[in-house]
Amino acid sequence: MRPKIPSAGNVTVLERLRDAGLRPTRQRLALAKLLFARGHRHVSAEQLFNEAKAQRVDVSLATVYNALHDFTSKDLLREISIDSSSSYFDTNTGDHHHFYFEQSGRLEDIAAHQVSIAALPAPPGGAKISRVDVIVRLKG
Amino acid sequence: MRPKIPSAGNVTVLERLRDAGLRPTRQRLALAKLLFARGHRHVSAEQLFNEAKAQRVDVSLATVYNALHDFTSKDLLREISIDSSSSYFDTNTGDHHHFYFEQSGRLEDIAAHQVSIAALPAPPGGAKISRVDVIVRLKG
DNA sequence: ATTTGTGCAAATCGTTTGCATCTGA
DNA sequence: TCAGATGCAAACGATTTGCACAAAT
Repeated sequence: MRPKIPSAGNVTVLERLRDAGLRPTRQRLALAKLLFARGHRHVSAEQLFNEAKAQRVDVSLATVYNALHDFTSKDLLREISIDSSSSYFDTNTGDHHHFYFEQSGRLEDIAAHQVSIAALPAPPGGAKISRVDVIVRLKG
Repeated sequence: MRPKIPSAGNVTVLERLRDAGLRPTRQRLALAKLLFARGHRHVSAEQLFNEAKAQRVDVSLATVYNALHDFTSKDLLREISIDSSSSYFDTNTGDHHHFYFEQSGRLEDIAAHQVSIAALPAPPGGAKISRVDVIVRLKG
C-alpha cells in the first residue's frame, strides 16, 4: 500500500528544505518527512520527538525545537498557541482556521472559505493586520 | 475627580466576590480592586503581582495565581492564551474578540457586534461550541 | 575550510504544588 | 471552631541556551 520507490518522498522534502534556504541535514530531512509526508498535521515538539524516536531517527529534543522554529521562520510551518501549556505546529500554512477540542487538545482545520467574517473594525492606530485567527472551541 | 467615599469601590467588589461564592479575603479583595476598579483590563499574573507590590499590598505570587484561577472559575475573569509564553486574564467576560499587537504583546477588545461571522461549518461529531475566539493579529 | 547544525546538560521562565500557618464566617 | 486561604520554597514542564563536536557546502 506504499509507493514502491522509497526515495520519492525524500526528493520533494529535500527540495522543499533547499528552496527554503535550509540545509537538508539528516535530522531536518527526517523530521520534515514525518511532518510533510502525508496530509496536514498539528504537532507539538514532544509529539514529533516521540515519533522520531519510534522510527529510530536519532534526534535530540533541542534539535526538534530548532527544526520546528527554523521551518516556521521559513513558512513551512505555522505556530499555534491555543492552550498556554504548549505550542502546536501546523503544516498547513495557508489561510484557514481551527476547531479546538478542549478536552483532548486536538485541533482540526477549517478551510478559510468555510468561514466568512463579514465585518471587522479597522485596526487601531492604522496598524496592519498580520492575520486573523478564528478558533472554534468545542466542548465535547 | 474621585468619589468622596473611599469604600464605595470596595463594597461593590466585596459583593462581587461574595456573590461568586468566594470568601472576600484581604488579598482577593485587593486584587479584585486592582482588576475591576476601572474599565476592562488584560493582565498577566506577573503584572498583577507587580501592581500589588507597587501598592504595598502584601500578596505572594502563588496567591495571585490562585486568585486569578478562582476568579476565572467563577466567571469573573476569562483566561486568554495567545502567546504561548504567558496567559492573560481579561476582566471582560462577555462575548467579544481581540486585537493582538504582536510586537508589544498588548491586547485590545473588539466588541462582539463589531465582528460578524457569517458562516461556520457544523462542528465535527456533533460537538457543542463552547465559544468562538477571533484574534486579529497586528503587525505594527 | 568555513559555516551551519547537532547533542547534551544545565539554565530559564511561567506556573503549580505541598505543607505548615493563618483567618474569616 | 474549622473549612478555606495564604505564603513560602521546592517541584514542574515546556522551552532555550552554551558550548564542544560533527556534518554540509
